[in-house]
Amino acid sequence: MAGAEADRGGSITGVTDVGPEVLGRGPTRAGTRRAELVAVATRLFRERGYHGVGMRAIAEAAHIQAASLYHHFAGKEELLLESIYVVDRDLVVDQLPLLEGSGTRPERLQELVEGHVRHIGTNRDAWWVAGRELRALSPERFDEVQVYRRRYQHAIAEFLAAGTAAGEFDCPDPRLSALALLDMLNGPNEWYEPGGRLDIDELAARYVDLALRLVGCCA
Amino acid sequence: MAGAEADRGGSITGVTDVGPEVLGRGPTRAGTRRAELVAVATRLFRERGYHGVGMRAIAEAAHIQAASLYHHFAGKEELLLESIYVVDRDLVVDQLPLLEGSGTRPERLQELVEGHVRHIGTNRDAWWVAGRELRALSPERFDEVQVYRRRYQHAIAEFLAAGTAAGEFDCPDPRLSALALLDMLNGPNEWYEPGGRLDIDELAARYVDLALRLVGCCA
DNA sequence: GTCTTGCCCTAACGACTGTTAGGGGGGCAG
DNA sequence: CTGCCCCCCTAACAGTCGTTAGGGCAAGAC
Repeated sequence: MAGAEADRGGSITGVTDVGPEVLGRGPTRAGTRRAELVAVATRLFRERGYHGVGMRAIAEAAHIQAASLYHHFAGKEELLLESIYVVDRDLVVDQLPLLEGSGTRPERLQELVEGHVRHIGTNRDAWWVAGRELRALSPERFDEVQVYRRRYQHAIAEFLAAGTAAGEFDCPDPRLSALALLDMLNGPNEWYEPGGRLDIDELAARYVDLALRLVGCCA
Repeated sequence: MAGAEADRGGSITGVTDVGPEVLGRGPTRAGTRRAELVAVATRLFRERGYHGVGMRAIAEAAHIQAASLYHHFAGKEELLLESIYVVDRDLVVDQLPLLEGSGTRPERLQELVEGHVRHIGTNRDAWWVAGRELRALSPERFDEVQVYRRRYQHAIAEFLAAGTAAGEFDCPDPRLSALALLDMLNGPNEWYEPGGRLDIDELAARYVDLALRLVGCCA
């Protein structure tokens, strides 16, 4: 907090670790600063949990004061919602259409699994927060996000059911298979770290294999 | 497992009211009250998260004052550790030996999966807390628990590797298969609720099937 | 009787919580 | 120059956090 004094004298507008490329120059496009702050908050939420991080901690990580956050967000919960939303929206918007695409069902499932695993790999903080801090949202916000989640899950269940009827899969209980598949796919969210034994593409490839086994596709 | 709960005279899991009827009576066996308080805390941790629950809230749910908790526990973290410990200890103590038992490897895996799923079903609060609030522990406590977790995971990985070498399984990457299997098995922890579409025994049976598929056992 | 043990109480500590009120300064448009 | 907008500031609000100090009441041991 001695840093607050120092900042005042010199570089109010200038030097932060946050988005250096954007901040140095003149007025940025509206929403940029907001996105930077969300990224900072997301990282902290991941490290310490929503209730474990205070507004002052978020502000400090962004090199501003806590009160300044309220010029960008209505409150703490808005930061959380913004952290979570990207993940669930991307799943429904980018991933789900893959199931309706061309190719055999195993091929389409392969694309879904690859995209899913890669999305986890490139949005680790947000995924972690989305997976564990949902309950911290108010009931209305909670339901709002839950709608996306259920849609994704149900679409996969129906996809597996259709594939089973067509003889491409073997899922006696498609709803349960969808749950098990999703739980498996979301697993790397807990333990994957870049620079580990497998890079994200290898991981995605192996998960495609595991997923196909799970749904009874012996191709 | 259910037997272990029954002979404790109280409600280890779930049942809410640890109430006046216990207070009025004579002295209970040492450690009993402690276990009751842990159960209350575990349930609240599950509902609102570790940082989302205060000592006063735990105390209120147990119909005592916050300060009274400190006659049973050194601090809040001790309550969390106690909530988590049961799960990880049971896994290593009760589940792991199943892999060394008699029978073919697929049979042994079946026993492990059944036991795992059923343990989740009968200790839902503790599992939820153990899965999500680990990071709230101090580093030393965290490592202490993590040792159990890694031992379980590594034992399964080696079991899958041995089974693959013996031609009973087909796991080209046993370590990854173990992770994926565990993530799938832990999934019900997030969504299983008693009284749902499947009871716990049906769920365990279906997960045995899914697990065998995952490890490439076509038996 | 006294002493101990187990369980609980009231009251308070300092630190921290999310949030608000109100002010200021820099960059750009006119 | 003035006026506007964006971003940030200091200071403070009321409330909650985990924790501690110190005392009381009932039951069993001696």
